[in-house]
Amino acid sequence: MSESTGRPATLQDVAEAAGVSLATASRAINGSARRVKEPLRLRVLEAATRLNYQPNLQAQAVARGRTSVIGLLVHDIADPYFAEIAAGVSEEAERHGLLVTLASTQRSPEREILHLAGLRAQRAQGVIIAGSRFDDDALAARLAAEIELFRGSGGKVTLISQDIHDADTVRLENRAGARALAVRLARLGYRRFGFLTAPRALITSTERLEGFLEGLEAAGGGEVVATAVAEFTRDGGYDAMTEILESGPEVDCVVAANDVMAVGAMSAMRDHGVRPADQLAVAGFDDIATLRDLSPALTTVRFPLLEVGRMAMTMLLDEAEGTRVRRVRGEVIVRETTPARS
Amino acid sequence: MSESTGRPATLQDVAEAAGVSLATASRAINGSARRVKEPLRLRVLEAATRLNYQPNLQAQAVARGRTSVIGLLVHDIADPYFAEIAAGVSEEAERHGLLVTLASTQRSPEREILHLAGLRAQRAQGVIIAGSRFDDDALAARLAAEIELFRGSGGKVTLISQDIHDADTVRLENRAGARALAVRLARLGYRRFGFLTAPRALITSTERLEGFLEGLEAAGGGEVVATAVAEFTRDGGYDAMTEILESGPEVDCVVAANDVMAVGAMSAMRDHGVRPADQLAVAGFDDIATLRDLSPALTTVRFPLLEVGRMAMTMLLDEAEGTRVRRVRGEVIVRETTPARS
DNA sequence: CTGAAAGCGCTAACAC
DNA sequence: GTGTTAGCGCTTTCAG
Repeated sequence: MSESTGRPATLQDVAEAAGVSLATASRAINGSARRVKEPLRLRVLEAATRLNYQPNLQAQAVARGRTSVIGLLVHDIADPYFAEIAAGVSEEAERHGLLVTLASTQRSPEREILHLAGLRAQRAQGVIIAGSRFDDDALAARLAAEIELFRGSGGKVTLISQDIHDADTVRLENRAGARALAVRLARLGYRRFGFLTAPRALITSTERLEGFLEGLEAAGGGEVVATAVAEFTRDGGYDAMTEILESGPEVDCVVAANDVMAVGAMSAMRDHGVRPADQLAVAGFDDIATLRDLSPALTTVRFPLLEVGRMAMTMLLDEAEGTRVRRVRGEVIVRETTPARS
Repeated sequence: MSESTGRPATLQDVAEAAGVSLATASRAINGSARRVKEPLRLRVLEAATRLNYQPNLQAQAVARGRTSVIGLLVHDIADPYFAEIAAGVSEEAERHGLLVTLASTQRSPEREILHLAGLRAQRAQGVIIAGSRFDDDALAARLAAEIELFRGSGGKVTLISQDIHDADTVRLENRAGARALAVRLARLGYRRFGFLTAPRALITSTERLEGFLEGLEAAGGGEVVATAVAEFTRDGGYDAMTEILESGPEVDCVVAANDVMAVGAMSAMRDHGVRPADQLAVAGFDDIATLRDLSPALTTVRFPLLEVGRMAMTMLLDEAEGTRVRRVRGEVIVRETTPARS
């Protein structure tokens, strides 16, 4: 089938097999500035395939002084929000021949910083940090410092979340989206809202709550009469909803800070004999693809996550000067869980 | 805050700052066989933190001859099936200080092979290939060859799917799970089944169909009166279901080859005025976490995907001789979409 | 226990 | 055009 020496073929092996110098082999295989004459080039290429040669990327990296890996930091890859972003990133990375190193921080800001240092060690060309920033100045300062170090080692950083760091960011307009949702729900006739949020530390959740409050004010009607705080997950949504159902005031619509929480909330409602939509309206944020088939269908504020992932990757690769912020609007999508109130 | 030379600090810099040799610095920082006396060691470590030193992983890799990256190949990271597996893998990788390079093949077996070659170029320590194998001997042979090359370059391979390759594999017992599901559904009183599958090329889907047929036979009642083939995705489920609804024979239960397809199927049913569970039973496979809150709740064959991801990673790290196959059973979970027939 | 020096596989001057 | 050679940043003999 092919030669097998027990160790991967090196460029040296290829050069010898083709009867040329190391340099020529190198030039032939990845076309440097200098060109290699056709016959030689073919001989080298032929030897390379015959030996199943694959360039040692690590060696190339140290010789060239830069790698072709980019890092992707997410809170939790099992969360469809991040999985969709990751799909966009990885798709775009592939188009550019880049490898993506994935790190899931388990929602810990400390780990986020640690992983960023790890990516610096890997001399990643760039890193995309996805997920809500944390409302904690000390933490933010430490991340900022690590970002600075990452840059110092030649890497680029792009954030997907809030533009609170001096770095390119794809900023999701949570506040505006929430505002629009509030206006829309008020217009549908809802007045007494319950709001399920993640702990204040997660800025995304806070932005959504605040935007919602602003929206209600603008609409001149309706108020949030209950707020429940829990994890930014399905279980968190379940718990928060349970709290409101069991000890909160009467509400006619519940808004969760994201779709995943909304789904948990709907389950809690059912477990308490409350039918979503019919007896209590529900809305969320994100428009997670796998949840578009819920029944009753969930009203939500859609963010194009796949596209967001692609955008982040594109910004990362773009060598523009100065830090840019690319705003992504949320689109309110009214579905069955928020029927017009008679 | 700290020195800044405009380029990342090298071990050489650290050594000089600490007034020791390169070798000593190296030994102090990652404790080689030889130990360094405490005072020196501390001086080096202090210098390292002061300079914000991060070892150049690429350089270490070429010097040591091995990297600390492992590759993860999935069909589509946006699919919750793979996202959950990825979460398990990444969690376990982190525990071992390994970096994971993620590649999404977009369900293309060709790309799977290409990416595997890429991971060989990266000299990944190992690779986990997740996702159904393809029913195509030529393709399988090419993958096998590439696996062999990957091994030849010192890497380990673990598959998550069918054990058709000579490599460690976490094998999902699709057939047995499907059999059990069939028996259970027959016992619930269902007789005329529709089955939604992915194209035959995807072995997982085929195994589930065949197992289901076997189960019906064993149960001595019921038959699959309609089979519809479509993509192994939500949209595929929608399309396949539509086909059966519009031109298929009457069925009393529809089984989809996975939960994601089942969800699409339920949407198709609703769009045709058919209420899932009440008018037509539905079941799937996998027990995707985000879909556990569907209403009516979906009957499914549960596979512990997070755990499967962890297992694959553990096998990859385990230096046992010979190739091992770890079987993972599916557990039938009857929920609301398959009520007992009166 | 510490230092000097020879690689690891590759790229990029620098010569011819 | 092609070959020689000096690094890239690190590990690991081999001396002392």
